[in-house]
Amino acid sequence: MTQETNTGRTRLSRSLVLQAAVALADEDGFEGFSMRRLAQELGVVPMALYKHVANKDELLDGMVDIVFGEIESPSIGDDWRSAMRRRAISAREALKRHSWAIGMMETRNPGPANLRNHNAVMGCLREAGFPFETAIHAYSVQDAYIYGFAQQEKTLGFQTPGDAGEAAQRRAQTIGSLDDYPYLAEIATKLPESGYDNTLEFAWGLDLILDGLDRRLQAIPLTS
Amino acid sequence: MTQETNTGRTRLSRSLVLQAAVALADEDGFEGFSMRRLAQELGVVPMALYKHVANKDELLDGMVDIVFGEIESPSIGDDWRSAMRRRAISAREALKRHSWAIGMMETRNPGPANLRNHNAVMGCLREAGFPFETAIHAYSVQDAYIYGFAQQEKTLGFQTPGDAGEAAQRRAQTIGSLDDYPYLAEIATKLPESGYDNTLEFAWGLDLILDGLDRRLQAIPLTS
DNA sequence: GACTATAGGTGTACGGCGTACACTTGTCAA
DNA sequence: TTGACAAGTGTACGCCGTACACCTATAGTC
Repeated sequence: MTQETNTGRTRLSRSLVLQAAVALADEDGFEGFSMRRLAQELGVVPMALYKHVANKDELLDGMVDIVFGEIESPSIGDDWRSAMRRRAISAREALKRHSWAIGMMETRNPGPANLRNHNAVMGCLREAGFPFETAIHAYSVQDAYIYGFAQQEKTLGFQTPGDAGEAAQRRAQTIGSLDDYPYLAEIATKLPESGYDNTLEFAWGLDLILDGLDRRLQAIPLTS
Repeated sequence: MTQETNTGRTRLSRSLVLQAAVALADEDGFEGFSMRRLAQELGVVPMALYKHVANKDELLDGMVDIVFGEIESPSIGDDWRSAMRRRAISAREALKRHSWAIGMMETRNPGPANLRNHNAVMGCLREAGFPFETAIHAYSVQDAYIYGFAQQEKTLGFQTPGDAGEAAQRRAQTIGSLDDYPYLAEIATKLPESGYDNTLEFAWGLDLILDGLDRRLQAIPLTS
């Protein structure tokens, strides 16, 4: 056999490093995350990592591409609307699992999973009859919404109506008084009793956008 | 007079520090930005800053609130749709000027300008007849889109069709070959000649969303 | 105008970070 | 068995944020 004949610990590899990095960031958040902590987690000296990744930036690129790999890619020929919906929902879920990745999905150098996913999205739209420029627009709105929503969700940091109430109250305390902000005060009082749910919230906006895209598509004369 | 009788340099103040910080981040980007660089810029020793801000986090909170201050607040009673449109556009412009603020608008502790703006948005929607929960939804989609779009725009880093082509080519080189990604290849070839414009792109998605919100509003029985 | 409390600015130091560079060690093919 | 090369180590450097003790200029009181 050509592996696992090691003295004690298994040897490192690029993908092992990346996986461990994702796991560490998931647990400790992006603060706490450092090359040194990661090395420690792997029972290895910090510089050992540099035999497998060029530097921290490249490590992050790889980590982000792992997250992209967890996003459902539409198959070309799928019904565009339900394919887009599934992709968006799986993207949000991936970002909930790996919230450290939230500002990084569009910022890092694209890896293979990223390219594959984006190619599939664009392909699905084009084959569904979206003209080139409309497909670009459709793509842009959806991604802006998905990543923007993930940001919001991360910040608000509550999931259930109960949490929402708690968060609102914490805010109110920080601020001192909401007297000057009557409409924010309304949120603080009404949101807790409203059955707020992030998943439904995401779907509401997503469906609004998909409705809009459908309308734009319908409005196009079928010359193709 | 009770000020400006100083030996040489004017004295620091919280707002002076914040302004200088924004200016520095605008120039050098968020990389390059550090307490030590800022102190140097102000001709002062690093620790001097801590007499005016508690720590770097609080400094960032203040910087972000300056950006919020540059976003147009709707007046309650304004036509909701054009007020929302103006706010969204001014938000994008502010984020273009201060692109370091892009992942921070929703992440930092809210300052007064933030609260004022959000209160005004919510107020405008409520007074325009949006029921509470619909107003929350409307708010959520818009902000997700605005901040998500700003992210995208920052990353893509091109403004004109020419730049877009250049960027696409750079990407293609990095990747090696787009042969496996035919729909991305289409983007690389067609985008440059398409007259792509970020401002129009933003407006396309924004109007799609505002259309959708209008529809949702119309669909509500007027029981107040 | 002299006195003094205090707000503003300084200097030193510490522990953390990413990573360059020179080294030892373990592994596998010949 | 050997020797080349990949994997892991150790040390060191220059950055970072900031705690803490110190000095100093300023402004309000007499």
